[in-house]
Amino acid sequence: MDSNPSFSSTSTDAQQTPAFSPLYQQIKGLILQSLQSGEWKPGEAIPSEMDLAARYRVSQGTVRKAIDELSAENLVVRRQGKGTFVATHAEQHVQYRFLKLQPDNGSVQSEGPAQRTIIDCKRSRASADVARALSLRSGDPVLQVRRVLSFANVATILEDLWLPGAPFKGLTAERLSNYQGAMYALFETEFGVRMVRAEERIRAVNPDAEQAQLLGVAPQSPLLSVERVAYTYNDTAMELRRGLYRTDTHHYHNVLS
Amino acid sequence: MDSNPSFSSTSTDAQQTPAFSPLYQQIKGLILQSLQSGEWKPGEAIPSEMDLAARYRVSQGTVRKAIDELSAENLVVRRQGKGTFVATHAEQHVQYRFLKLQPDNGSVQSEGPAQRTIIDCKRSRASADVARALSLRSGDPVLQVRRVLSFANVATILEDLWLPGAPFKGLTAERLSNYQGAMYALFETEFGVRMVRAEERIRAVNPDAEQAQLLGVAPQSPLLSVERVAYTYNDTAMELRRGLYRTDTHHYHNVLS
DNA sequence: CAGTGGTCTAGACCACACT
DNA sequence: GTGTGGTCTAGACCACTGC
Repeated sequence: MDSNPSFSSTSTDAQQTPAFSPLYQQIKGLILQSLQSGEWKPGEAIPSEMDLAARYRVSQGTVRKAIDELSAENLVVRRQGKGTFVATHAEQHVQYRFLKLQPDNGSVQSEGPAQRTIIDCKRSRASADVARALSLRSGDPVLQVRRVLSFANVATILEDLWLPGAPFKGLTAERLSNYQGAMYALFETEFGVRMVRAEERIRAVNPDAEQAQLLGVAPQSPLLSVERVAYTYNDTAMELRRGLYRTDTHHYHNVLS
Repeated sequence: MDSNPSFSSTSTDAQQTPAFSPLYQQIKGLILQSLQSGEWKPGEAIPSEMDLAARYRVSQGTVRKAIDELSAENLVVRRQGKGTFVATHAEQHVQYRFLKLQPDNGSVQSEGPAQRTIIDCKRSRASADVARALSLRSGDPVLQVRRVLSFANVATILEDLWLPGAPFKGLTAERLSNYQGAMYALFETEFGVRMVRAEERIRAVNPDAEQAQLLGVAPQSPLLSVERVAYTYNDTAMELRRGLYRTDTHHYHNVLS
């Protein structure tokens, strides 16, 4: 092919995307759309690089670069010889993908799975700060959950969650309790909501009386306050989570680079 | 070229590296060696992709993939039209690359630079835990620094640092005080030590009397304890830093993906 | 203008997984 | 063996920087 139209802004079949950008970015956007729309579900394989190249009328190398970026963002997982798969929270080895609390001694594995106890699960109305975090309006319906995570029978994490009411219609304490595995896996399979990215703000605080009682610590114990906002595709906030972590036997682990 | 030797384990000029690995990984290793040895200094440009391709007798694309990874690890910075540069801490816009504490309201910029106060700077001997963190032996000489960082004239961070004695011979409180800019920039320019990666363990604690006094807080105030180990190339630990952060007006910000 | 990184293509071959 | 992702090459052209 000697007349190569390449990546002018009106070149190939592959530009529904508005602004000018490299071809592989446009392809990335198209793949992203298919991920959002649910054309390929979490855990499933997406079409092979050759297939996608044919579909978008570009070379395999261009598709490859698009998928490289999606893979770097953990939206997709490549497996040599098998294919490329939509990332999911429902896998053993990525179980607590967003939980950075680790035991001081021993690995996450040796500690075994957490025991989950649902304390409360009710529908309510978004307060001003919850609404802001979730891009809702004050008073919009939200689902509110409180639970405790224990390791080796020691209550270690107390979490309050707020979920927008609409996408999580039908979520009950019972369904939460019955579900084995990470909460985000349930969100995927039952509600089609896939958490893709999150931000955390961490502070040191003292618990109030109720919080202290639930965690079994003295009221003046210093605890880690971890406020997380989790996002789906499009950077749409889909969960606000306020956690209180005991850090006498665990620590929040972070890697900087 | 139809007889392409490609990446067998004894193929091109580019395999001093022992084990089998893709060619671009071998190239990456060679570039890494040159970075370590100081052949190219922080802030300087490394040779162009074409030059490196010629030097290692591989194609430009292979060098490109090697540099892509180094760039993703923040060891090197690409600038279109200009070249590829060795990453450095001595730049305005990457000033506090490893400091994740942010003001609750307003940006890091609007807050202005931190005021630094050296409280103490002395030579001492590594205790058992310091030695373990820095891969030294107990009793080995270390340099110990204590300082306070203030924002808007409010003492916010109290830091204790331990540095291995040998690489930092000649570091004094005076040189620390006189230096404008990030501490890691001084380490680079004065001692040739380039911090490349770090790990942090975060806990909630109460300060002791002296710590509380230095930060101007009550003794029972909850504070963030941030223990950082910073590494040079080769994953060699070169600094242990224990920070106490006030989180009444700031928070530790982390992005998960 | 020349030099740099950035994008795109086409084709070859390697490593791995399944059947 | 067939099909997948992974590596490597060679050559073309684009976009940015600075002389």
